[in-house]
Amino acid sequence: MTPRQNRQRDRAGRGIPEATVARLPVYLRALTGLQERGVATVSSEELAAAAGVNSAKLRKDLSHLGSYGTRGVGYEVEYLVYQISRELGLTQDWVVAIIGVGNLGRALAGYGGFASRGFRVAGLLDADESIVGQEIAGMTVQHIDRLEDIIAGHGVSIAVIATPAGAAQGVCDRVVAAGVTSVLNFAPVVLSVPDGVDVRKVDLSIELQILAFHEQRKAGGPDGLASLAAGDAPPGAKQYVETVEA
Amino acid sequence: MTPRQNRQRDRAGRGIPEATVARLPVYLRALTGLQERGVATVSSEELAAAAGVNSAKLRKDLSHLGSYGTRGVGYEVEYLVYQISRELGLTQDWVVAIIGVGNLGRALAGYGGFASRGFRVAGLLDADESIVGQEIAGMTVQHIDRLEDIIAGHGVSIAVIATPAGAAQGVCDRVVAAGVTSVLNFAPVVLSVPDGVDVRKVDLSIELQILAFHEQRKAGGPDGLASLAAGDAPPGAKQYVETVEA
DNA sequence: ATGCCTTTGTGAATACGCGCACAAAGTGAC
DNA sequence: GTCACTTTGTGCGCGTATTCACAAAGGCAT
Repeated sequence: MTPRQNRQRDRAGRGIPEATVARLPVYLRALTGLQERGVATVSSEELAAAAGVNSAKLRKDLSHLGSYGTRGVGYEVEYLVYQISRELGLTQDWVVAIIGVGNLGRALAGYGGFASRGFRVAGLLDADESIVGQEIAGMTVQHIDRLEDIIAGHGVSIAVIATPAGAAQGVCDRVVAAGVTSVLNFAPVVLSVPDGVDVRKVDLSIELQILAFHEQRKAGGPDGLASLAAGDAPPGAKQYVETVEA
Repeated sequence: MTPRQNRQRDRAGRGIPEATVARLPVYLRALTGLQERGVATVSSEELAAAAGVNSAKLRKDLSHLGSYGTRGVGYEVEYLVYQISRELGLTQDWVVAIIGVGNLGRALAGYGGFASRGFRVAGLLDADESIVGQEIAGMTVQHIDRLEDIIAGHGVSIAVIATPAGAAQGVCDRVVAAGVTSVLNFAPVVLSVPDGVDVRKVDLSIELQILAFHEQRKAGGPDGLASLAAGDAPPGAKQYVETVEA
């Protein structure tokens, strides 16, 4: 962390911990749910339960935005929705392009959670000639050649990459060169980008693998029958595959 | 403490940090990539670069699995692939059911990353009569009424929930009652489950919101024109919306 | 106004994760 | 065998995150 960021840390609005930022959207969702049900105020205990976190953590998170609660009462739902939205930058629209219109790209194009949070999809792009021209979620798929035009023309600042793994880095380089400074990557590769560009990754199979790890643990862990034979074999022992399958 | 004692403690003691577990799939992917290119050994520096992490962190992560490297040489790719796979529980098959066959469910059903890692999809289920019976990714969509049959019949241990938000908790309760102990949730709700059941969440719009936060920061942060008027207004000030739009 | 009750905001303690830097361990040349 | 070189495995310090626990603050009844 730079000294500059450090200096601003005490003041609400800057220096919000990354862990807190990651939870704000969860709080926001819980709050909009309460709002729709006509709830006017909520205590940290109730909101924390709805968001699935510890109430002290919730209060500390919110305290980073400022003192928006009333002791003895709780938080005003509508006001908190506004403050969190503002902090997250959702009081303005963000223009998004989706590159790669396979199964996942289609799902993303039709995903309601984007539009409802101020994310406007400016274009769907693909390299496959048989997909270009198709109408998906009310939009016509455009050829990847038009990438730079669309980014510049619509002021796209966030690119969603849903291409095959092999194409992702190339696409990423192009969108960054065209001025995009935030990338949401669904392709199973590690993207490298210059400083100043943010990348977030969503990998469906990684989440499943983490679940498998814990699932295995519940069932007795990896040190079962197999590892007695193979687990402590020294590096260079080539027969481990056969051993575990024997 | 000797390295050997240390290894026994970690391997026997389930001491693998959650942060490490979350990175193992990334290492595994990088390693299989190297394997396909015929690379036999790799140094922590090279592998770390491929995985996008610090090399010391990589070495520490791998040390939790045991001492599988050779000083002065590096790690044997094939052996490491096997050890990580074993630790993650990927040397056995996991049976998965996908509930909710909307856009996202379809994308998941066709996602290659599942099958290639030992995750077998035993069924696609939906409540919508017009979807039931459709053929998707080589499977016939079944009615949600058959949920319990399918879970018991195929030994499903992991459920993937891709339903609308409103249906997710109900589906979750049913799959848990039917014996599922791991849930991957794509619905934008916080699921509550009994102890012993793991839930992981993937939320597409949360990732975008986090990007928006950083994007806004690059552009000057939320403390711009608006917040000078409204940002520090006390709770109870009702005119904040008008203020920010004025 | 006073006192009781509720709930926030936060200091303090603890746990966790990260990365530097280096000793230990292994390889290969001669 | 010995020496130079490479790379692992990890001790250590530092910063961040989480949780507890409580004083301070506000509401409300009387």
